[in-house]
Amino acid sequence: METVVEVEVNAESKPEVSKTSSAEKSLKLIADPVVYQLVRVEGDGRLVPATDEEVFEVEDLLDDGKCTRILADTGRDVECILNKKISSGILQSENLEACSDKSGEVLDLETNSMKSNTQIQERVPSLVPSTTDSHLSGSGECSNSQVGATGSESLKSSACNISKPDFSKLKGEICLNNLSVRELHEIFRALFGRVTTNKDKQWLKRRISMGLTNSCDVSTTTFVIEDHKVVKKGKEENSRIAEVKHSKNPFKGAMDKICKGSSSVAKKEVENQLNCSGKRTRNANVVYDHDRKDVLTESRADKRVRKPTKRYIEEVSVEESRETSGKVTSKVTESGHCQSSPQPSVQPIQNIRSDGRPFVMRQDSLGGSGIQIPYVSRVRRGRPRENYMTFMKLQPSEVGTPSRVVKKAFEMCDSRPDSEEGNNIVKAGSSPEWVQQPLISKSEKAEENSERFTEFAKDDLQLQHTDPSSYCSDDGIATVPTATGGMRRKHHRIWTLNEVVKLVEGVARYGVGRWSEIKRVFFASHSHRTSVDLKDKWRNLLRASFAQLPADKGVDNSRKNASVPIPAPILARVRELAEVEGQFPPNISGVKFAGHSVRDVHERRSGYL
DNA sequence: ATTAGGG
DNA sequence: CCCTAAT
Repeated sequence: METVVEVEVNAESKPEVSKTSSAEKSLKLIADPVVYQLVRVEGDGRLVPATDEEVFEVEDLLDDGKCTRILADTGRDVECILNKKISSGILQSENLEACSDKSGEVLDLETNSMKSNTQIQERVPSLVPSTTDSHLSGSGECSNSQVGATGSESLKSSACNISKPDFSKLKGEICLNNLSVRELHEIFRALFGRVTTNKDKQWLKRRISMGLTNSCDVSTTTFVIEDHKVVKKGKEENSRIAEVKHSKNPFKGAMDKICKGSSSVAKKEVENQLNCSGKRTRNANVVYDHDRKDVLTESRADKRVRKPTKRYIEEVSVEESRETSGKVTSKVTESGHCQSSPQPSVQPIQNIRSDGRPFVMRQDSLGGSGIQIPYVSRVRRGRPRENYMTFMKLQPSEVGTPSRVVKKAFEMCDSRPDSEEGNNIVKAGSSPEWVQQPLISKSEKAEENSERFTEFAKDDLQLQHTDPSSYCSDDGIATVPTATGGMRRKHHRIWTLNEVVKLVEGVARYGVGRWSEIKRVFFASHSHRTSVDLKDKWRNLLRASFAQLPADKGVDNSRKNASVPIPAPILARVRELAEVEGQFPPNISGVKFAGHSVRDVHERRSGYL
């Protein structure tokens, strides 16, 4: 069964837009953002471009007056057409930033929908999630009846991005956390029948999770799927059973409610659901706004959920220790109940919008000609270092192009104040002291380590003035992006042993996290090394120090190829400090073997200490 | 601006 | 090292 429905496409792809001036353009985009085009909907839900005959056919249909309000309200349009002519079909509608904020109201929609939904609801096979919003967000304002006005050429581009959902691909246990982006993409496609280009894992997981559970509750990332149904959600006792395939049908979701609107029970249900899934209770306007926001900020929509910082945890835990623990659990269950409503027919609005479109838009605007957005590289961000500034005064012409010469020059300037930064590394690596550093029992470890550590530090200080000349002789490889191969190496500056020592000392004195303090005191002469750098370095040190522990081998000797082996005493000190600070080795038991060697190698290769 | 954490 | 979110 083939049908014809309308599809909106963004006007950005229309030539007339590009002809206008930029000012007009923006105006135009606002005023005339949506164009409808015709596509044929195959029985299986696929969209194919409509032929000219079909376009005319629909136009005739419209001219007949059988369906008068084609573009005034997306939701109604579909229903209208469907009612007259179509036995099955889907509407792929994408009203991007356009359709102003004036939307029809739910009640309006309800009455209009009542007429025709009966025939449709059982037949529409689609899983395409973006349909529902067109129902709920019918906009009476963005009407420009251009049915068939734009050729079917541009249509193809939009249609070819829609693929058939194949839920049968999803089987067995799915643990979203363990999946790669690519795998997530596949699931996404299987689930929504669309290809997404979003690489944000979190976002993908969330979408998929929402799609699978049919709820906003995305706390779970492991699912067991059997026979097209999610039968189990991981790590939750009350595994909710969500019927996926049918309940996901947006038509059914919206229509059911509307259709049965006469039943007071059903009405109530709808209200509850609306209330539950977000402050949109009264009219579609709210829904639309919410939804639109979701579109525009889509990729950023799900901001990375950061786990609380150590300090935060400490503070909170201190507070919470005095409180009753019951409170927390009750809170959780309460909110959890609301978020994941048990009604399987609810299609959360947030879920409706998806990311297929922005991608298409971008493609269209670029004409698919492979034009790349110019990449602006920042060789250095933020305030230039002081020494660099002084150098700039002398060589103003070089400002825009931080060539190697420039870089080298300011690094020489730079090296003067901290002449101790010589490559004492070399000597450090050969010093017998660390090589024979024994592993000592914990009881005497602290004292011993401290002693050795300071000893080392002294040694390091002595080395400071030995050879100041060979400073970072060939560093400054801040290569810029190449048009073909991307970036080479960024401005890396290897950490000298001395710097490491300073850092460790700083941590010892000020504690972990006081990076700015440490920087101020211990790295005053080092114009580079931001507090962030210190933090990063400490993290690496920490890792290194604990990574070495279980290995129990000949400490630093084993890595000869390593750029700068960190002497055992330092690592021991790091470990010691870490324990004092309550820092624990990452993955203490998790990845023991593979993780250790692999990561360690990788670290070395990266050039970080 | 600082800090934390992920990449 | 880079980036970003959060404070």
